[in-house]
Amino acid sequence: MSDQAPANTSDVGQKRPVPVPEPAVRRLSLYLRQLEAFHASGLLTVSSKQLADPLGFTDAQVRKDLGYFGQFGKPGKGYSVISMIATIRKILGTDRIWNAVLVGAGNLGNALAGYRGFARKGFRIVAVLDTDPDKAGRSLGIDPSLVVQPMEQLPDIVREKNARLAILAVPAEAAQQVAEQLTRAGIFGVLNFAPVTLALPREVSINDVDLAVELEQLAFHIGSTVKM
Amino acid sequence: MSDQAPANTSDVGQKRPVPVPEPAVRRLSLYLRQLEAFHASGLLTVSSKQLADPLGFTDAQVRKDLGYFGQFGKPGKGYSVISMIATIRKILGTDRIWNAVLVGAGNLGNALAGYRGFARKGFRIVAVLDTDPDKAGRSLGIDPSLVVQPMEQLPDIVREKNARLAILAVPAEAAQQVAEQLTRAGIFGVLNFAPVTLALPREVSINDVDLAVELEQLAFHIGSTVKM
DNA sequence: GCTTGTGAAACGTTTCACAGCA
DNA sequence: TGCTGTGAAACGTTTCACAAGC
Repeated sequence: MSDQAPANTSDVGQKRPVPVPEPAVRRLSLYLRQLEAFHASGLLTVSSKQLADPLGFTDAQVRKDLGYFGQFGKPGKGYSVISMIATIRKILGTDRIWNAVLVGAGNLGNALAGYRGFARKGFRIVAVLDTDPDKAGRSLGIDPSLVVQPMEQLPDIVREKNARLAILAVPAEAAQQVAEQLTRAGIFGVLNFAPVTLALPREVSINDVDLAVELEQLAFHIGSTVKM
Repeated sequence: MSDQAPANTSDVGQKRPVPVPEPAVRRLSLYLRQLEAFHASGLLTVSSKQLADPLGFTDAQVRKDLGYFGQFGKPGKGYSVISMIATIRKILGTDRIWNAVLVGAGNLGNALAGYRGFARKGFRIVAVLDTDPDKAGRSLGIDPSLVVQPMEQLPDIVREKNARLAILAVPAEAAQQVAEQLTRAGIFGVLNFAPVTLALPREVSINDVDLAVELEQLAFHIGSTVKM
């Protein structure tokens, strides 16, 4: 911040690490998903076009995106499905298990605790907590080993289970307060389902999923497409 | 498509309706959410800065975004909270009730059927269906008036209830097939929770929510922020 | 011949900065 | 004085197009 040198010339002569566009990182997840489907169906090699088409992207986009991270393809051939999967997992950091705590044992929290899609991608929900002490002790639908715990346990759980991620499924009113507890407990990424914008230190990544907003966006696009 | 005239000169002399950026439409939903919170706390008027700050945007961004849809503020004063709420609802099309069908009565489907955030924004889930005929007849958690129905009922339900939206919470393998049924039944917007990219006619709007992808994105951002 | 990797051009979005109005 | 509305500049992202490699 107190740096005198112009940011873009400070590494002249170095590898020129072009900043990766955020949308490219998001698409990486989709490339991975598609590659896993290709792998399941026995395909060994794909071209950028084969990867792009089912996702609704262009081949150039795929090549550009991959280009931000290295050179993985063979001209005339394409990309190896298995090694591309391994590479993207490494880039995303999902070549290992991530432990997450879930806060909010309501309607949505219960569903998320049992969502198999998380486990399939290497995310493990290691504890479920709730701000309501009365809910403590209840066991959850799918995994009977998970029992709702009171918030006081949070710091211990995060430390013992080495959790870096949290899933926040509490009512809007409680979200900011709980998010701060998570931050103090050592959580570095929050997947937030509460319809509020969280204010947390910059080192904590936040990903908001507001289900009502998603429907609202559909309403807008239908409204200006179809006459009613 | 067979139009001869250049698209950008076809309305010379008209109002110059500058195309609205997609990100601006998305932010509109967040402005609305924030304005509703301001309204609940009794605030009557806000400046673009007051609206921007809690959302992490800039005041200029707010003014630009609103500018795409008209002129709503008073210089020196700001924007009227109530009339801004009404205006944005009208723009998004949520100044009326939207009926939606939900397909998939599993873990996630059950939670979504009972999610109160939808109703609060004027979205009503009028039916729950499942591809598994054995599930038909079961009643759902929260609202006992909702009973799982077999897929054969879909066309009748959509017509009778005037549903334009669908929430898709079926396994990946079934998603494309079900999405096509929805399209044939007259659905124009799909909120898709299945981890696949749907291929549907252009007139159908699709909004994808892949929960595992959201965690993956957090993993990436933590990986390149915090050393492990 | 087919496909990658990548500069350069085109396009889209955000930020700046200020005239004009209450 | 305080704030909006908006062109113009800056910035970021996608598309184009083609040389190089298998």
